[in-house]
Amino acid sequence: MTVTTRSRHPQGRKPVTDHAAIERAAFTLFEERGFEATTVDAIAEAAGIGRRTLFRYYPSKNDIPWGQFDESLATLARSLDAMPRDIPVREAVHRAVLAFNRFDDAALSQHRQRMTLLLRTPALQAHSTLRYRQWREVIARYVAGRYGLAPADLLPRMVGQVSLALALSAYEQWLEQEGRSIEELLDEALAGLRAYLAEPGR
Amino acid sequence: MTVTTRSRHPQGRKPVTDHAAIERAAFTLFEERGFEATTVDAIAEAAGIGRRTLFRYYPSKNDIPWGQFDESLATLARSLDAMPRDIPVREAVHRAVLAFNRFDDAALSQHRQRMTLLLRTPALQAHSTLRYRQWREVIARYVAGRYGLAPADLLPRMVGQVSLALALSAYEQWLEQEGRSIEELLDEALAGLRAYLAEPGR
DNA sequence: ACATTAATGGCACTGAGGGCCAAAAAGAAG
DNA sequence: CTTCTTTTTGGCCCTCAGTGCCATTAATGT
Repeated sequence: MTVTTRSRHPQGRKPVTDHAAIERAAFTLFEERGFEATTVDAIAEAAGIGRRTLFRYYPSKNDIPWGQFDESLATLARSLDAMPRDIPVREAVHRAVLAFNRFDDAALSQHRQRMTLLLRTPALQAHSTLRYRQWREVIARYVAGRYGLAPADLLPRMVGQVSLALALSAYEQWLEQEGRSIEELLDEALAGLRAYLAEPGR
Repeated sequence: MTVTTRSRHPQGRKPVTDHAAIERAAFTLFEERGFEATTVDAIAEAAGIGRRTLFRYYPSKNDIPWGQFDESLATLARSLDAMPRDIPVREAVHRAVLAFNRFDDAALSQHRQRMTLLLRTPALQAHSTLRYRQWREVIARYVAGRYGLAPADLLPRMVGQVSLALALSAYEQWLEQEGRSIEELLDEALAGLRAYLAEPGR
């Protein structure tokens, strides 16, 4: 009988690297040469691994800047589920989005760097759509649950889309203006939307 | 002195093809093999042109399904500018979006085919982001104009993002349910959003 | 005929991504 | 210590999108 080692490597060759190490090597290169000008070979070499191995850690070059996004999504889902059921759905969603985008000061500058890359590089703007979709689905599932609808129904989906729309507007603004916090901008975007839709007239 | 010929080909070799012909050839192949499985070489061959020539008509394979989108954008901008100034901005935007998505019955089935391709093919979902961005900018410019803001300010941008969010929700629904019209679904999405944001409570 | 102009398409190159598989590195069992 | 098993690694080679370069082709104008 064998004691299960906590590092989860009962047998076989040990991995020579991990996602974080590749990410660090990649970000350094992206910083100095830009995303497009950085080849996958260069990243692999900087990380001290073979190109083929890199593709086992990240399915594509475009996925590198997203890092640990799947885990963040799980956190978002848990955060939603933990919301009190007696507040309006829009309030629960808004609070969860705020929590999702809270970073302590230490992490903030890396976060800014990551988001700059993601939102200003055309190839990544495009690719990010596929990640955003998963994010929207988490929101849609929660909304569907609260209203007793299917996640694929119009309303839950729309709320997912609109929540993302608000977040992206806030982020674009955040990258341009040094002073404002993401929280502030998310609040302002939502308030702006409510005002826009409430404008009197036909 | 020379009379300008209306066909705008005063001199030089005549083009052997045009965007529409390439698009037709491409859609036929996409239909039978799927988008990913169709190579650019195959499209070029089906269109009877060289691969190199194809890339002069479309900057990428991903751009083929979008066809004449730039012209549609110009129409959207004109439609917005023609809106009466005494209706609320949200109303003007909504009407313009409805008009933008109006197709007569003859064109409807092609439109459905195109949108199915665009919204269900991962590579195109990703690439479409770049086109959507231009669409959002048209909306943002109009909203900025009405409110006396810059197009890069939070509110105009947010309205662009949210308008797109509503349109995409409606389209996803439209592709799944045969019965409903795009107009209906756009109305319903907007009404749903207003109800969602108006839900009483904190 | 000859010059000019514009479009074509072949050739060769880069870079992303993936299939295949032998070699390397670790623990387990004898 | 050797052998077996398991897992990761990374080299090799292929496909396909996209681009730069440039000679060829087809049209018009003199």
